[in-house]
Amino acid sequence: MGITKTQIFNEKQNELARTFRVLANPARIAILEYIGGQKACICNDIVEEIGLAQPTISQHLKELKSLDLISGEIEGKKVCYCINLQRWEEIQAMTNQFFEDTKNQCC
Amino acid sequence: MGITKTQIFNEKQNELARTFRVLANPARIAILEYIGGQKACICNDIVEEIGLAQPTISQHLKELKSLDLISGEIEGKKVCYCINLQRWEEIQAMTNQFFEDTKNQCC
DNA sequence: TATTATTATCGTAATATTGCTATATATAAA
DNA sequence: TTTATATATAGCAATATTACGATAATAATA
Repeated sequence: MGITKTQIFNEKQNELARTFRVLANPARIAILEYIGGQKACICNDIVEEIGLAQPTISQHLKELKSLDLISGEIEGKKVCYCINLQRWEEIQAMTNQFFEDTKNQCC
Repeated sequence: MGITKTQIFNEKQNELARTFRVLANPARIAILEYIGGQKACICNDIVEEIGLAQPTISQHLKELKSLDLISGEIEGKKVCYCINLQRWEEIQAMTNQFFEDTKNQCC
């Protein structure tokens, strides 16, 4: 029919897929790299940096927030985005576990 | 316009995104887990195991092959799929490096 | 050679994603 | 209060993805 049949997979499989999907876009990779690369948290210099329209960046930030990968703090009329380090490491561990588990059982 | 603007991102960012995109589907996660979990490499028991139609599985296998994540060996009328361990570890290292790099520079 | 089993490909329908413009919202500054 | 700046949301067009049935291709077997 045309949509992923999430019902037939287990929670872990769906969670992994959802995580990878959020990361599966070069703009979001670039945004994460840029936010991570700043000493202080950064706001809408991202728009200047990346070269996509402001609403597009805003939408990507929303997706990253939906995974709790970043958090945005309102500072006056600006919003400062920051990698959510705890969640970041959680996701790093989860994906690495997937690679490790699948590899170890391999033929 | 409606498609990812790959031109404005660097090669590494596009490669990461492409890698994550191949992994961004629960059926493909399940297929990888299943192939990885077999002592001997396995073929079209995958169709039975996963519960999607044969052409759908075939299509997913093709995508996994496109990343060289698995390789299929023809054995008579069957094809036995196997995790490509070297490539697997390469991709594991690449994604882990991404998580590590971005984390370390974080505020 | 004809049949059967296994896998791949084609074509299509139903969504999902990406990125835009226009616009709304919210806050600071004049 | 008006204006300017920063961000978010709505709506839309162009494409991409997911899954299917039908069918082709390939190879073993009768």
